[in-house]
Amino acid sequence: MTRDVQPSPGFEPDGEGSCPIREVLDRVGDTWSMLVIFNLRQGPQRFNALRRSIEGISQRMLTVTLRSLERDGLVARRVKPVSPPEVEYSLTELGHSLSGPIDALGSWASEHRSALRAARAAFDAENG
Amino acid sequence: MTRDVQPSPGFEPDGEGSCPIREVLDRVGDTWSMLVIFNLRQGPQRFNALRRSIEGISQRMLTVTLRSLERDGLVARRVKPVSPPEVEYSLTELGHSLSGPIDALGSWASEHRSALRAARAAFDAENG
DNA sequence: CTGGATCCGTACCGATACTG
DNA sequence: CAGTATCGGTACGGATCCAG
Repeated sequence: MTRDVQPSPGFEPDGEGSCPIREVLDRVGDTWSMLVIFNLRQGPQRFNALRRSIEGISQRMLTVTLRSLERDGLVARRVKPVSPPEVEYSLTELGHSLSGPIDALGSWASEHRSALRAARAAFDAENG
Repeated sequence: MTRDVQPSPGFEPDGEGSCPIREVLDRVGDTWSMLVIFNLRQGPQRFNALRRSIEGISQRMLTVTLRSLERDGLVARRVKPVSPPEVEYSLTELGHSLSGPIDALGSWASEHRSALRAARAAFDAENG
């Protein structure tokens, strides 16, 4: 890591060669993961319900994202052996524990979205 | 958005057609933005110091990321008119306000990284 | 030292067609 | 309904060279 300053909590290499922030972002820092977790907070949902809840997500990306979250133990997949097939996705305990931090991010976004837009508009006005 | 359930705070469309979570992720959801903000919490830093602090970031991506953060009003850029040139980056107030949520994410990552890895290992063992 | 500009491979991601 | 498979455009991001 080669740092000479004291890192903040959550940034330590932790003897694994990669800081936790980096690791969590590699997991859920993509476009859809956090949105899926956010939607599943309300309770278990089926594939297409989830698809409709998340504006703009494609079938493929929902599948890929769910697999990734399942792989990391954040989301559980339960298949009901009926016809037509019914698959229910829900947050695991680990997944629920992550919804706190995501909430914090969401709240921040709600509070500061206008400030963000203003800053961006000002910057774009000054420059090209 | 076409939802029939009550959304959680921070997920409302807010009359803008895009939920805040989505918007904040579009801004800082990339590989490097949060890491840069995280590093700047310690205080203002110069370009190459920052570069050394963030393992694996290329010169180009640091430049691009800093520009993006500056554009959104999260990071301030201050040039000292000396030779050789000295450029100092620091968090704006808005940037500092975001470090809270990022901390939450970092703390979560620190606490649960082993659980994540275990889950992933278990999943990979069962499957491919 | 602090970048901008360019080249270029790669990985992401949407669209489409197909399966159980 | 809940996926899988494949194709192809796009944008991310590293390497390199150049400039103030």
